[in-house]
Amino acid sequence: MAKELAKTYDPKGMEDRLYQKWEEKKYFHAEIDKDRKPFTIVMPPPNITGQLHMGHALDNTMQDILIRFKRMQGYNALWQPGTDHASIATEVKIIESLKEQGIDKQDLGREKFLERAWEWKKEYGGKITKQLRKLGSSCDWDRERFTMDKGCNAAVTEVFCKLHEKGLIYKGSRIINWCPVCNTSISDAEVEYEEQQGHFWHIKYPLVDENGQPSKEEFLEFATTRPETMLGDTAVAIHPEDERYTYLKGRQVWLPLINKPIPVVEDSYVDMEFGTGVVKITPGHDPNDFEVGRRHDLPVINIMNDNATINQNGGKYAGMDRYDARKAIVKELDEMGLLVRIEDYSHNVGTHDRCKTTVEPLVKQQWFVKMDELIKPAVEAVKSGDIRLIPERMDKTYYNWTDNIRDWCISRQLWWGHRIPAYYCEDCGEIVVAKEAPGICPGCGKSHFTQDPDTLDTWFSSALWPFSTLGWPEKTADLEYFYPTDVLVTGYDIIFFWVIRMIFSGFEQMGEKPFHTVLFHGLVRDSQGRKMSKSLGNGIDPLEIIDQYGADALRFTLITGNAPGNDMRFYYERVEASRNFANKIWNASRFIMMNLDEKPLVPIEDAKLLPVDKWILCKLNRVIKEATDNMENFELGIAAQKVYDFIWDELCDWYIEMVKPRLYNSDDEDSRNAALATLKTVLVDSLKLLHPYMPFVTEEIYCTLADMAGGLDCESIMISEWPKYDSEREFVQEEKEIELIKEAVRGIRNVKTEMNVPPSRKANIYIVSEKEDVLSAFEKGKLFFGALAGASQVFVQKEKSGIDDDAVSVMIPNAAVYIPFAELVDIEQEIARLKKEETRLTGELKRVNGMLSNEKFISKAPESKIMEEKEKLAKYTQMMEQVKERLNQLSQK
RNA sequence: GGGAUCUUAGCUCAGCUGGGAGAGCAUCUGCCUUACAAGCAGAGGGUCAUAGGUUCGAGCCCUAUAGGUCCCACCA
Repeated sequence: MAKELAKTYDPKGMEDRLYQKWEEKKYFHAEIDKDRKPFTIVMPPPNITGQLHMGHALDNTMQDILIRFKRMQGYNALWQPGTDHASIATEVKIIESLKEQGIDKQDLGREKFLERAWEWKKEYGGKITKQLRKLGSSCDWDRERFTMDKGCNAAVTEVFCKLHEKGLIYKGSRIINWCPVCNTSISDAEVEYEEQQGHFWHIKYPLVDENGQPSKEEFLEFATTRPETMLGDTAVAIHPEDERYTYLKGRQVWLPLINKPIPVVEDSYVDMEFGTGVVKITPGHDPNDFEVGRRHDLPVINIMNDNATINQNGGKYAGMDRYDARKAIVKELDEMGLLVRIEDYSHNVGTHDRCKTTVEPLVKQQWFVKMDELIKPAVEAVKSGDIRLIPERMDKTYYNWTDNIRDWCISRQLWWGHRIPAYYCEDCGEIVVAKEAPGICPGCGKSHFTQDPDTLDTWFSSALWPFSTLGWPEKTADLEYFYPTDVLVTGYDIIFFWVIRMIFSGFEQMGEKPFHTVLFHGLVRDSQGRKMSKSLGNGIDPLEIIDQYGADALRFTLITGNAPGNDMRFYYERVEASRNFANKIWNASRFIMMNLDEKPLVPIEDAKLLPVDKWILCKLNRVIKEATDNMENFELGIAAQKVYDFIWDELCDWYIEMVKPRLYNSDDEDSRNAALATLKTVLVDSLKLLHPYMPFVTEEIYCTLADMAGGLDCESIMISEWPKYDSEREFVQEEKEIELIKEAVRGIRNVKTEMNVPPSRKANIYIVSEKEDVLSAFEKGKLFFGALAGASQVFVQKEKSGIDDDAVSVMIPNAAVYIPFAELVDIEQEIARLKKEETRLTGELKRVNGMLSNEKFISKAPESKIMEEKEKLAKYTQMMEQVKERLNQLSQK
């Protein structure tokens, strides 16, 4: 029957037990239910190679909060989970592990390699989903998907074929970024620029003389950071308006080492101000030069092999690594007298974000997605507000990319991934793009086809995630019901990789946006503000934190004290504070349960509520409204902070303390029952408000409470009803009364510590006011002062008579509190205290009077603001009178 | 080069559409008051980066400056 809570909060064991229960009860599972509105989130699929890190923890906590919140609000909440095959990241890892076994990828062969990869996926793919469970993620595991499963593959093939048919996917020779270590092309988004110390080699090429021979007198000087690419130079360029070089128009220069003439071209790409105003043009190995080359019909010469060694086109340098070749070439130019000087130079070098290798721009046949048309509806959706990015400033980042978009290179020279559905006829070279291998070649009628060996960029399949997971390309009922999804939660760092690509894919394939809101979060950094990284060894493992403090504490830490889209620092102290909060709730609940009887509670509706009960219910009501509003607006941290403040400050520090005497006194049944009914109501609603943030501790308490008192509406808090604002609970009058009492209590405590009165020392308290309603409020609240302010007897009266002149006084609005401490009071000190108060009030009055005597303020400020200030004026004036009167009295002594 | 963002208490950060500066931690003082020492009661501590401007009123809006962080571009 009645369980009891342990003495201290200990998340260990509890969390796993509860999660298992939830999963068994299928609380996470969503089925189509036409009577309810769906609320859908697709989980950004973590890599199968991945370990849960703080980024995942934050990302998934945010999603879980939203999903649990909406589920409790009565939505049919679906959180669609899954994992990503992460083509290149996984392939690299598998190659590494093969290497350790002394196996080479090429020797193994494609088929065997893929077998290994799938085994690998089987072994490690489930690891991260287990870790997500530790966090408390309430996603629908029955629907777990993988970006390379059958359905996703069907979606990928469908999209590829459709886009190809529309001419939006094409194969072409373009300059792409090549990673010589991973041996594949990569997209622009995968290139990371890194500042490196390098050199600037100033070189000169001889001009070609009338005889077509290199001149011995005339040279053209320029500088380069990559001398080895000269092997592929096909021109030098000058600016068409550069008067220094008019004489060069139509002439040629001699390319040394290769020994051939190349033309001088004019192109406005050249910056006359920079260097000598002459640029060597290597269309095969520089994106800008490639463009210049296209404009001037220059030949493109590839001088490198895929592993970044020089190829046949490099003549005698063939076979050398690109950096060795650089040294050799510089040396030789020097010997020929063509090296002018070497300068230290720091410049940005493109590296591959996965392996940090310097990428090599190369011209290759690759598959591209044509972006200019596809991107239009995606831009429009954000512009029109059809899709909302939070925080709003992300709009600009978004447009920054869409405005400068280039075609997307989607083919990768990898094995692990979706293979490109393009087939080449071995007989006539015809290319067929189709879902299945074609039988007969439309070109030659024969049937010898080989499939394109390349696979697709991993983001190609992720881009389809919001609808592929719901069954597309089939027209499923799930798709009909759950699409478009509602919110996407992700880090701002993958806005280009993923968010934009999902949006345009959604419009193109579904004709509709994939979600209406994108909620961005920042990075979780270490306590010094550094990125957590393996190489620095400063990563904090969320699982260790969970083990030590519990998932609830981790979740609460990650979500509070941080605004959307901002990075945050991770502090153990903050986790500890969150854990302490869980402990606080635990103990408050324990206290309440200790006081519950076997018999059922009086329902709150029937309870004879006292002002203090109404006060806390009014406060609760307000926090329900505000926290709900904040959560609707995705201000998750603010909502959590408000619930925290309510539970700790109002409920624990005030209400529970104020209500204790009533609980311990069983003579007044009605009063006791009202207190218990209020406590239970406030506790249950607080737990519910907190549940999305701290699912475990709230569930544990909720279930224990259900067992004891009965009458709870649900077997689990996670499927219970979200608290609603109740206009019947606007107890404004009672709120004012209790706030006044709190003020008096605070004042008394304050004076007592200031005067070094031990808290244990009891004293009589006189409360004097001229106002009937104030007197009545204190009369009703008399008994609070015993427990809260160490009062032995409390006198509430209209006249000051009977109060010892040596009493200490506390002035609050419309009332004065006197505490006779005869032997303790130092009159001088008391006067000093009152003078200080007088000074403070003088300042306040000056400010208020200043405002109210300002004609412009009176004429322009809103009426409510003026009223507010007038009320303050009255309040301070009255308090000032009290202070002055008391000062007068004391100085007469 | 373009853009974003930050500068608020000793530290880390909140502060929603402009209306008397907040939290956590840290510091100091006093308390084992039977829910909680992972606690209770109190205290100290801020010209909200700087300079102008708009406004009756600015931490919040505008402009400039300084410093930090990030993203994009990649001038060879």
